[in-house]
Amino acid sequence: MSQSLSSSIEDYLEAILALTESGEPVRVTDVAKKLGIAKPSVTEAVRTLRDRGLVTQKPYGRIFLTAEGLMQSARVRKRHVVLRTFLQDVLGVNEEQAEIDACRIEHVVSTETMDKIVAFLEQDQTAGQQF
Amino acid sequence: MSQSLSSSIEDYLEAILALTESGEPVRVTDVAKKLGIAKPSVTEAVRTLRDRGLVTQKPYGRIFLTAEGLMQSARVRKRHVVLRTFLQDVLGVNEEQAEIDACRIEHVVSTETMDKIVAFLEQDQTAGQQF
DNA sequence: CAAAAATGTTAGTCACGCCTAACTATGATA
DNA sequence: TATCATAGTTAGGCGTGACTAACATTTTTG
Repeated sequence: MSQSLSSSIEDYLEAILALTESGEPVRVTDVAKKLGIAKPSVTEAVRTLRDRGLVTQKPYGRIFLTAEGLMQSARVRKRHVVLRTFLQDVLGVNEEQAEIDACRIEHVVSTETMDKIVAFLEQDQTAGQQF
Repeated sequence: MSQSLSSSIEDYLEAILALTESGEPVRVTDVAKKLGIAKPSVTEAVRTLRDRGLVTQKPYGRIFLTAEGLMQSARVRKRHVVLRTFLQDVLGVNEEQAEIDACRIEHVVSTETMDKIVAFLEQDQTAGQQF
């Protein structure tokens, strides 16, 4: 179950999570704006997410994360945050570029490497946060 | 000029560089074997590489890197090696996984972050090599 | 509450990157 | 040198993920 997600599907999930947390209902248009893509692309992606049980959406309705979708999107975001923190605080990459690189690396890096990065951050005082 | 290369094109370049260095003439079949894909996919990719001036190949002939292709493939491989070294020696990721992750990250990471990684390695005694 | 604006979907297209099947060319060898 | 194995290409197909144009549905508002 829960076969691995493509990069773009992970991006949709992450965007939907962020929008969900703003408290507002999540619309196709919002997702499209956030990701900088056209609305029909979102409609299509939402169908995929629905098929995988990650979101619910009635025709013309709002988008909601399922329990599974919430888990997955949180997982993706954790990777993102860990990577960005590592790039910024350990390597000294500037904020903007760290954000961009984290966005890309999060989709391809292994769980093992992520764990090692977390371990590195935990025993490193330059990084304030704990994971 | 030299617009950015897709992940798969970078993989082909890297494979062709490695085969070139073995001294043997580089054939479509060799590239296909090395990358674990079908021959027609290589034929097609080689056409793209030709169109971009990165390799030369006469019909049914061997594949040669141009000067530009040599530069580009060396650039890609340097990223790969730096990343693998970093993952292994700094983060302690095991050899096999470091190789896999380096393969993937090399295609998406920014020049700035690469530079920071090189800088990190240079002032770190656990990593023996210099870049 | 009817018209207009905003939102969402469908239909059709395209580029990429892979595949298999079938064909063509090359080169080794009997 | 004729044959046969090997190598390379062409043709056609498929999935992903984007796009635009056109249409359908809500929602807002005059």
